[in-house]
Amino acid sequence: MTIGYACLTVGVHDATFRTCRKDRATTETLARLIKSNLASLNNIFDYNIKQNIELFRISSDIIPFGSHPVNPLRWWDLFRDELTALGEKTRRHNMRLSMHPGQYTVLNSPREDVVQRAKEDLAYHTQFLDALGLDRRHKIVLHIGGAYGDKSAAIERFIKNYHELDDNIKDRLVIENDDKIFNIHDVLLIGSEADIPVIYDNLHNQVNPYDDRADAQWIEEASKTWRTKDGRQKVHYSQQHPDKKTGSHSETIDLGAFLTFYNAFPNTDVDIMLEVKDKNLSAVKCINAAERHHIKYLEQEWAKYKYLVLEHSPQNYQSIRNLLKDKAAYPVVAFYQLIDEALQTVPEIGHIINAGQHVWGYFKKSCDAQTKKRFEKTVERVRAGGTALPMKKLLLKEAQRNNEIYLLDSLYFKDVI
DNA sequence: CGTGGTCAAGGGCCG
DNA sequence: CGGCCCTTGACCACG
Repeated sequence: MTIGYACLTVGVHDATFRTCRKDRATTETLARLIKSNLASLNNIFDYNIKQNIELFRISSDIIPFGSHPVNPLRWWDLFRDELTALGEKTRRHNMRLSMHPGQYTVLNSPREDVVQRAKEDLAYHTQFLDALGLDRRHKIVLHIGGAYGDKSAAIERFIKNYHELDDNIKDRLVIENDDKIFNIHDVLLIGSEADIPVIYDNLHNQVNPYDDRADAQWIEEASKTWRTKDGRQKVHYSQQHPDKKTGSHSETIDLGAFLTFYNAFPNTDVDIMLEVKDKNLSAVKCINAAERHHIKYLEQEWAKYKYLVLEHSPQNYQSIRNLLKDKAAYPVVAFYQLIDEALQTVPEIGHIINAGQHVWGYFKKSCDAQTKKRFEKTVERVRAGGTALPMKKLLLKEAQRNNEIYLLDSLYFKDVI
């Protein structure tokens, strides 16, 4: 079993993905963006390896306009060295990758041109994973598409168009239930009919259910569509955002609900892809809750969270310090509950300044007078009700100048890196 | 220089 | 037919 996350990271340095607007896409610009994005992907891999996260979804934007004629680059040749190295790293560290074309890739459209573009888009995604030299356990996840007023005709069209795909695409393709049209029952029918592995998505099923069957039962059903050559069964897990509209992903994973979900299928070995706004942070959280039982993992987490928690809630900061005193215990749920609660709290101006001054303590002896003056100016801005970003940017710069690894890894800087 | 506002490839659905 | 889905990065205008 592995737990992973999708596409983007929080608090990881040099791990952003760049793109451009179509009207500005020259080959020079595109090549520069691809090079930068592959470097970011490499940094994300390094982070994942360090955190023992073995499941990751690569953003479709990794190659800007990867399946659009505006991008004529033979990127798989131009960046062969980088791609090969990324693939070797993936295999060496037993990572499993996937990709997930968006809602605009519609294989079952009645419009021939739309189907054609969908095929080209699937070919692009396949080519990317092929360029890394990865086997077919590394999947491409697709939704079924539209209904067009006749669901069974739409399903037939999906199956027909699926069979027209090249074998190397079909080997990677898996299908997922969606939140509006094709529920898990529909997708399982398609999967067993056309021999396509099925990903069960719990939130989509909650929003667009077939009947009242529990998650574990659908996971058991979906497991029958996975063959050995496809690798471990995969599922998607997410939670409803409390305030946003139905189907919106939560900010972070609530461990209580996650563990209830997780413990409901103790005998089924699955890979769980989390879909959640705080990305890698929830992946580490869930891995710590599901797989680990030593206080050192919570201490490692605390090193990253502490200044951010201090900024939001000095009370919770103290509570967590007390919680971690017993080195024989493993209070993982309580630990993250205190962190989540703190991060939901809007920070007071005094707490923002206090946390900033804690971090400033690393530099105040060694820095020059001008830096000190500038820091004090940013603090005054916060005190006057202004944003904390300039203060944090200055502190980050100082951390980089002094190469303070402990601080550079801190989530305190997650919004300014 | 920092920041706040607006736009962006793609297709389908709904009111 | 227009708005919405879903998002963050790019870009521009402004102080």
